[in-house]
Amino acid sequence: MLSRQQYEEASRLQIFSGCRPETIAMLLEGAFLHRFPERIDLAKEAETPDFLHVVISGAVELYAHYRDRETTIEVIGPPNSFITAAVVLDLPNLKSARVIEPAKILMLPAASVRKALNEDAAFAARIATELATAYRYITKDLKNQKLRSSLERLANWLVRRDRESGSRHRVVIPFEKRVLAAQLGMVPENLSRGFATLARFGVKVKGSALEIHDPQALENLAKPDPLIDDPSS
Amino acid sequence: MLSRQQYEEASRLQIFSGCRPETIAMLLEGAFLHRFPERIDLAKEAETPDFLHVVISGAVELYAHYRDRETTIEVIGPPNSFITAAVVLDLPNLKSARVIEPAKILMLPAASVRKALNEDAAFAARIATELATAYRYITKDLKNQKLRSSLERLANWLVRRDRESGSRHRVVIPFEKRVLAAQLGMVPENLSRGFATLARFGVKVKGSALEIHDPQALENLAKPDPLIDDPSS
DNA sequence: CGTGAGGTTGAGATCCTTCAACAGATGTGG
DNA sequence: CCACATCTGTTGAAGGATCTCAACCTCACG
Repeated sequence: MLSRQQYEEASRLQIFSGCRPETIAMLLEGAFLHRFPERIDLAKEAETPDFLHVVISGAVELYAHYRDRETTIEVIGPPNSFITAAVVLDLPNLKSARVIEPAKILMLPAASVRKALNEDAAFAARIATELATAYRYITKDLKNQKLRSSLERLANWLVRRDRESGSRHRVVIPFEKRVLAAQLGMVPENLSRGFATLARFGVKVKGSALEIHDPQALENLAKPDPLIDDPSS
Repeated sequence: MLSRQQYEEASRLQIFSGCRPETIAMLLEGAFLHRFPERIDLAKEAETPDFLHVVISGAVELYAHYRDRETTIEVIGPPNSFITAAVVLDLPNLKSARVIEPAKILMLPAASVRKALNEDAAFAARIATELATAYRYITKDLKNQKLRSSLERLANWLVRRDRESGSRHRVVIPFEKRVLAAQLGMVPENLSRGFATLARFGVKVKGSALEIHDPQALENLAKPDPLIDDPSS
């Protein structure tokens, strides 16, 4: 149940661009637009989702369990959606989702999403591109995991973050280091040691603020590859 | 350029189910249906694809490079398509594809696929479910990689293969062991050692034929999890 | 029979994790 | 304002997992 203002805001989202007004109206019919504080769980592994979640602002961590182990699969920011695949296929979530940076989330009823998918080609095409992007994102992550050592992953994370924030050689870790460690597929202790090793390549660490004093040395170590690290490709 | 018979055969594929006849006609207009022998490369990393490939029979290995390393991302069989995400987004391939089991492949022109996506909701929905399935598949693989040891991955591969082939406790590796090793994210030597260790759990190896003499012991070791190992979820 | 490719085995190095202790920052209640 | 608890992150030592390198083995094939 959205207010008129919320409805206006929501309908301008990328995910609706090109869609028929009726489609948008149907999708927003039983929708919610909420702000969530940190640490709130928005979805749980193994449960079948009732809503497609679209991140308007903030950040959401997707993580998964096996036995007593846990790992982060990805961190989602605006304007991306999550648990999209589970909603499309009407199958249980493969991962849980928790807010790691206060977030505004648009929740679209799963049944409406599946209905719209078969009625509005533009919406279906948007969902397809959304899924294609997510697929490529996770493919890069899998390549990152299988083809690089943890130090290489860390170095490349740094290079990429720096590039994304204007190459001013000052990078801030936007969440807890443990989350970064899990995302990079290592244990927190190992992340510390990784940073310690990077000191030899001109990287200074002060809390969550990182300084790159020898960009060339770091790049030489990282050897970034567009087919793993370019966010746009 | 398909013969009448090939056209008939192709149009019955799952990927076209529910689509308008005009859509199917447009997609098959500049399509090819070919058989390819082993070792042929069907797509190359970093190139932008001209065709969407649908596997009718046989098997295709998707692999990727970084520096001098190579790894297998997945092995695709019928009736799945591959490099779908790159075609939808008109971006370079993140992986290469090679035939590892003589294959019959339907190739649909990429431009036609993108056109159909925006014109036929049923086709767009099919592509969306295709992508959603691929996304979940690779998500499971990433969980497998990040949450399990190589022995656990091997044990679970065995359990799953056995289940898929009728639980008769005789499993055949359908391709070279090196491919299996790469797929499981380990080096060939380590796969050998893995099998050697599994002997203690009642697994006998004769070439590419495997026998499971103590299914319970193997399951206890593997501890399969539906959210990683169930092909259907 | 040689030869070569795929697979196995062993020894050593490297990477990564575990466990334990400790440091620093933050918050709470007295 | 201080004593204490708690949480995050760091460091060290030890063990385990995985990889590298090299030798060897097996089998299909000319």
